[in-house]
Amino acid sequence: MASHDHISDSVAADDVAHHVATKLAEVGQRFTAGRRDIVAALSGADRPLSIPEILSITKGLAQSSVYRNLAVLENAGVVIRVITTDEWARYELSESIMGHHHHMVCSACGAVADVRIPDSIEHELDAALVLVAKRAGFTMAHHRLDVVGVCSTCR
Amino acid sequence: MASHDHISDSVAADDVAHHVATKLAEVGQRFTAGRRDIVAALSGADRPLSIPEILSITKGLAQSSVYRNLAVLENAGVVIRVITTDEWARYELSESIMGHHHHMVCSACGAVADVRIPDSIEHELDAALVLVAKRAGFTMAHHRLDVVGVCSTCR
DNA sequence: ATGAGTGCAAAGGCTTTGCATTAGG
DNA sequence: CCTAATGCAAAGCCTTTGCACTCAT
Repeated sequence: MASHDHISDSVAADDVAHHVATKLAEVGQRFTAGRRDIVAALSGADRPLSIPEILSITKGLAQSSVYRNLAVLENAGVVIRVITTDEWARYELSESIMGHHHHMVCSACGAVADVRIPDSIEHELDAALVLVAKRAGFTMAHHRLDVVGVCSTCR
Repeated sequence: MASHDHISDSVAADDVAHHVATKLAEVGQRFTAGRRDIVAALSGADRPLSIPEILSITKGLAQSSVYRNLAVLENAGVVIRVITTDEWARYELSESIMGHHHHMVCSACGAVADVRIPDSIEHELDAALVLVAKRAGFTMAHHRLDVVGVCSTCR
């Protein structure tokens, strides 16, 4: 896989299930029907989804099960809890599946969209961040970058 | 003020109160004792503070007043609600006072520290973000960048 | 006096937890 | 069979709101 090509960093859609199954197995967790549905919902979206959204897609799954399964999936490194500005959490498949990307958040309606920036800038940025982190006594794991603005429908 | 120097972008500590008073007046709000205490607490910290932290510093102020005053101050453009990974919100003085900066978050203990990166990278990044935002139909207002890692005490 | 600000307590809303039931290995 | 997963409902926790009182203009 060409590491300089962000798009190809993501796992092919058909392989997501297998990838998730492996990740879950690594932490001794089952890939149950409910978890399959949640992963399918996230896999079919091009942006992080909120719990209400996940619930409406995976009809039949209890709210508490969604929360619990998302926690399991997050612990297994399969999904990530995304911090936006709204009052509810959003979830998306991890970068090992989706590839590295960032989010654009509409400050008016809360809409979220995935975005990618050139690798050259991404690398320069990471290099600078590692330095400032080290200087402050931190060991950097990764960075989080969001674009805040107004989407086309709200403008 | 040299716009290429982030540090000097911030308002001198002694002028914070005056600056805040002006901002509040612009939206028809008073600069009461409670608000003064909150601003002083935020002004004295080099990182965003949580409500519990603010409460412990501004002893005597009711929790509801802190929430309400922070909302007023946020609306006046004096403070900003910072999104980290913890379960509680954090607040800091706005960039017009603190200058543009980012945050380092410890994924182990939740500690937050302010960090700044070179202007050259900041500018390059902004240029790239405006482009990708426009391409996605967004009008960028600003960006949010956090370093996630492990602090010295948790390592 | 007169409306904004404050305290206290209750209500809200997302998230978590307890417990009995069901399903997977 | 036996442990993990699920549903349902109750409990938690941060945050917001209602209401009466106080303060500043």
